[in-house]
Amino acid sequence: MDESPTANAVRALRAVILAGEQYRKVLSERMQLGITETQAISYLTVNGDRGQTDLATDLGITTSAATALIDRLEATGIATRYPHPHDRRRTLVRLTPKGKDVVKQSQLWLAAALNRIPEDRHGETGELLMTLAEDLRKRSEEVAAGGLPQI
Amino acid sequence: MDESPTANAVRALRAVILAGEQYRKVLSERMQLGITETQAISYLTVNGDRGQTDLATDLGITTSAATALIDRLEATGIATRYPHPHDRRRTLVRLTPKGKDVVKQSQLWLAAALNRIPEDRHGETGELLMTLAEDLRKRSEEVAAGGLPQI
DNA sequence: TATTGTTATACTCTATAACTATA
DNA sequence: TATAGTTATAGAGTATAACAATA
Repeated sequence: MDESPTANAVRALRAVILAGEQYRKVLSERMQLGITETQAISYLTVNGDRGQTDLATDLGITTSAATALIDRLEATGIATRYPHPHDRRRTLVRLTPKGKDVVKQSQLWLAAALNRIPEDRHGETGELLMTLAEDLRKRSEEVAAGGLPQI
Repeated sequence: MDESPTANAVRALRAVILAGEQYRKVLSERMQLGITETQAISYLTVNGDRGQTDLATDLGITTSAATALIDRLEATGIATRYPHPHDRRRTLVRLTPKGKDVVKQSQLWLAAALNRIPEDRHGETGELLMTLAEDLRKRSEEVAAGGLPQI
């Protein structure tokens, strides 16, 4: 088996992704919400208000699924639709205070995952993680777009 | 808004989790597999052969869902069941070469997410990520077990 | 013509509950 | 008695395809 530092880092990245997916499931169950609902909440938290198609594209679902998703989010008071100021085709989505409260409730949970990292290194850790997130996202978008015959 | 290094690191962690979930979707679609199938493949890659109940518990699904899941994995030649050597109630699950091939095909993809990190820092990066994965997993298990009234 | 979002229908996957076999 | 796994049934969420409204 390959034990190079890079191979080990990739294995650790696989573990992080799995742990993130487990976190998602437990959080969703605790909040009485579906997986995609809490993903949308996270997405809106990281990216701010967006249109339904943006949300659909970035969450990897169809626009029809997004319609049903936001119907559910409105029904539970997590988010609201509001019209785009200039483009009357578009509908933007915004978190309500109740939606932001879900974010707050997961804040300590995620912060606890950083416990063993000394606080004076949280700055560089954040930068590292954001770089990782951006590059993984870009690469996946490239693959989704049909590129990368040999991944 | 809180702009402390810890809050920024948590935001970055949210972005990593979302990027991991997007990676999962794109990989699954490309491999013509379901989300849970590729999660199981990742799980078996990180943890080695396991029983169905272990797999169910750690993926956050019921044992009946695990039965159906492994049925599908066997049907597509990704994994096989084999009996536990000492406990005749248990059935262990092992990746086939075809299953390991899925892992190989995602190796460069994930390694590309580490591109902007200098190679001589991959060692410490792997350690950091593994610590993060372990702590997030433990914390989620605690919450799932019913603890943490205020998350 | 292209894009944003909605609706109707069918399908996939999972949970629940009852069960068998083994420890 | 407790645990590992299976089966039958029902429900939740998504994709597909056709559509209306706006750019």
